[in-house]
Amino acid sequence: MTEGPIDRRTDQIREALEEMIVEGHFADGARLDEVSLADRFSVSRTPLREALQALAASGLVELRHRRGAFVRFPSLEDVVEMFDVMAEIEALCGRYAARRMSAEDQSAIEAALLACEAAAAQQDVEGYYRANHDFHRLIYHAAGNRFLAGEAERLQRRLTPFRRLQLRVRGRMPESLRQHRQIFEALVAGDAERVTRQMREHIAVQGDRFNDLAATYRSAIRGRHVA
Amino acid sequence: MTEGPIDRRTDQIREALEEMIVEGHFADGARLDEVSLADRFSVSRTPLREALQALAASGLVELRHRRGAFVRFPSLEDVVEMFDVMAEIEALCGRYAARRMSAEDQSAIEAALLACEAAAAQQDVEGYYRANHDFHRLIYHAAGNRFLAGEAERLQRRLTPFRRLQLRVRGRMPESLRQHRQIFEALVAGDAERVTRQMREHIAVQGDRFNDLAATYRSAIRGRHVA
DNA sequence: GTCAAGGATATTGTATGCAAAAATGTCCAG
DNA sequence: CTGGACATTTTTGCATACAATATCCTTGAC
Repeated sequence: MTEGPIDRRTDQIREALEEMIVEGHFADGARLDEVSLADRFSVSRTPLREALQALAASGLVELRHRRGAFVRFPSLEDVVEMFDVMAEIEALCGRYAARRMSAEDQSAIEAALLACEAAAAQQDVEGYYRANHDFHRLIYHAAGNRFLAGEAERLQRRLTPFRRLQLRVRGRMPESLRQHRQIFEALVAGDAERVTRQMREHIAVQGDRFNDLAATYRSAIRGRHVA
Repeated sequence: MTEGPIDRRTDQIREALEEMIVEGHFADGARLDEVSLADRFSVSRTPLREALQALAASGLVELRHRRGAFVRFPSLEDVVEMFDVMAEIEALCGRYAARRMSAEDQSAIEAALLACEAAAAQQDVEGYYRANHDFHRLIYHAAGNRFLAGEAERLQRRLTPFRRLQLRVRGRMPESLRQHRQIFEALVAGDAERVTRQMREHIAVQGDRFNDLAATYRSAIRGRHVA
């Protein structure tokens, strides 16, 4: 099952730019110059423009008519809003998954949970991040609604940089892991309402979590620099 | 407040194509030839390709590498999945709106409700459709989460053709109106849980509604023809 | 008559060219 | 020294040109 497009510069460039933006290689609001980026990627402006438009569609950059493309780093308020929506989307995935997940789904989710535990045991933030990602994504797919899964993944991608930051907060990893275990148990029990509640709590940014997010957000913004 | 881009062929073409697809001017799966469409719109392939890529991002067409763009009319299953998600998104909007809507929001929503009633009284399907659209959109914005409102509008656009078909079903308009009234009352009462429940019911496709949708879907598919 | 191989044709993906608008810099009035 | 009008430079948006691949059609073997 070798996947998709062999070539297609546009997609390669979009992915590269996406990563660069998410990783903070551009300042918030930085203008993305078509010519210099085209040079950097050794392509003409055509595929580069297409990549920029794709990024605009996913919300990572803003296109201003005859002005160019600008990195659009969401405000703290925007991030909180997105997390609110994400919490509901994930809760919905969990609710459906509790009712519909197959045996294969369950073992895959369990495997991801074990991977989370292993990473947490070794204080492996990067590993936990990946296993966490898998855990959630597997639940999206176990929900048995491909459209929902697609939306969930899209939002997850958009929130990627903030999720990562969150895990760095002291004590967040163990708490996250505990919640994962509870979610998994509720899933296995088929208790849709419990999964909904727990998933919402797991994702929602509230109370101390908000302050953590605000702090990490500010430090993230500070850390960014012009490319 | 004159809005946005004065020119920009790409956007004009995207909107025109979007309307054509949604209105059923192309058969499901029809290939959208770049050259002939460019001719039709009297532009070069460049802005046309950009429009196609934007449509691909919003899910209306599928781009296959070196094959071209194909109209992607969602399957009945896809539509049901989208309505499931839409029901939750709208329910969430309603829940927030019940807590947060301002006095202005409330009067705007009430005005839309009255417009719905007026249109229903005259059996004006088109008018009801528009007022219905406003009613829902105003609730999205009353929710006080711009990201959520954006997502809701995006999904609503995607479901446009099916919403419209649904209203044609006998007896659907009065029922819809009744539900609108209940939702509005619950909103005014600030009863978030009741709004959530009622909005979910209002949007969800279940029981008889599913059969209606399936029937209208099939007739819609039949009605489509190659452009 | 069917089917495969090979080339002609058509169509996409990318590069380049051009016109118009925006950004920038210069010069001069005050 | 500051501010604004004008010319210059950049940069975008679109058109055109070219290269590579997919599709179609012909031809011929069996």
